[in-house]
Amino acid sequence: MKRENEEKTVSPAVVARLSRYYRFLRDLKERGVERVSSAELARLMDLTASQIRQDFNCFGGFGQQGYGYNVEHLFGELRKLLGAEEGYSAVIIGAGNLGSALAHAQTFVRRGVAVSAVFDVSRRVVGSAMGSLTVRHMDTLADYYREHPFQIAVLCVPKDAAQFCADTVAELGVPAIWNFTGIEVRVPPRCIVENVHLGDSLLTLSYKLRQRESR
Amino acid sequence: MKRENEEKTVSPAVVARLSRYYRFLRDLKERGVERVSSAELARLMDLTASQIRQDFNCFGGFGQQGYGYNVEHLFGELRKLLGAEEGYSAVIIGAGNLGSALAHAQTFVRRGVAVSAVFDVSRRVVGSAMGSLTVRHMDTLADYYREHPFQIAVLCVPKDAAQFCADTVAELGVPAIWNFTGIEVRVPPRCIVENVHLGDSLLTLSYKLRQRESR
DNA sequence: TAGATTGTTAATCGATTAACAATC
DNA sequence: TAGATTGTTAATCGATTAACAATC
Repeated sequence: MKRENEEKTVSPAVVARLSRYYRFLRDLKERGVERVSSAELARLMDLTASQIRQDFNCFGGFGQQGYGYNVEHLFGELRKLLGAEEGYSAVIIGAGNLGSALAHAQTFVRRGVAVSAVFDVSRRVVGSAMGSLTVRHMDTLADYYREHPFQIAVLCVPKDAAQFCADTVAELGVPAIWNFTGIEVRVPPRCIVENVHLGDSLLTLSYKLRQRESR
Repeated sequence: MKRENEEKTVSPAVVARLSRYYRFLRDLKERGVERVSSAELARLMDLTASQIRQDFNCFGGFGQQGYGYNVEHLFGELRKLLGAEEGYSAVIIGAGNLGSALAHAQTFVRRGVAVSAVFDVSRRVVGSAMGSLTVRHMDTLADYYREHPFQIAVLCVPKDAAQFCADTVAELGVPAIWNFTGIEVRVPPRCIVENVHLGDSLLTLSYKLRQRESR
């Protein structure tokens, strides 16, 4: 462990791999594995050992020469690094099928994010239960935010409401949007957006399928 | 348009951008825009004009000097290229919240993929309606596949059933898996897997949020 | 100590950008 | 024809891999 105050910015390529490392390390930990070498992890994750060491060293190095990486320690460091210990809070906007699926999923809890509320505009769903939460009306979002500030707005609304919701949320000062709407919302740079474009993913699969066939 | 028989393999970086181009072109088309230059598209998509031209030229070039790209034509070419005209068929495996959300979504239809069936193992849901489909028992999957071969198995089962389902599907000869299970299933190389790791996406957002805060 | 494996620097590879000739 | 904008080659940049000295 050489540098601890690693404020040099980490390359996007590395950032994109971080969550995957987290997932594999969690797995190893759950399976009771105590230590892992970059070579073993590389085999497991289909990467090169060199890349793994290079990646971890962006953060000062989590390993020990001649030993490798302690799974529990490395996992803990990744967890901190990724913000899973920050106790972030999220609300789901749009209580349709997808919003409902997300509200019920373990996705959040396992990563230290608490879903504190669900919002919608439809009279049909406002007031109804979704898991342990009651769906609130969108009009009460601003008040809610002031009383219970949250960090992540999960956008699960129809396309035509997406930009409006993003504007609303960004104006309140919510720092991050997890965007499932399938369109790319425009927000001021202080608001971070992470897109999940399911359609893009499906089409990429379709492309690969077609390539495979035409050979 | 220089080369038409472009069998040189396209770089992964380009492939990853293709669906996004498709989305923006569809948008332009729906808004009635007739032509677009690489410079305009670059501004719209936050890329460089150079990159866009480079990307399209992997496939032989879709534009015309002095004019730019005809939106309708470019969209059509992308559509073909991405396989949206192939009439692929998919089944959803796992009729929980996420499977149900996907079954109801327009995601498939808009990309030329038809969802032909939904499968589950739970007696509670088998036989019930999901949209216009009736949930079938997993035991009938093999028979179904033989009668109505499909190209894409959408895995929406719990983690502990994921590898088993992947094995089943791969053994049948299904050429592609769209994997929402959050674990990385092992399948023979003839089976293409496209992963949607929602948890990874959330955690990446969490990371960025934390970085933003500590500045 | 010797063996193992990291941290780190240097070399290679691939992807992006810049530049400009071709051409509509 | 002149102006615009592509297609394409060359230059730059960034990311990955290889190699090895540091060190547990």
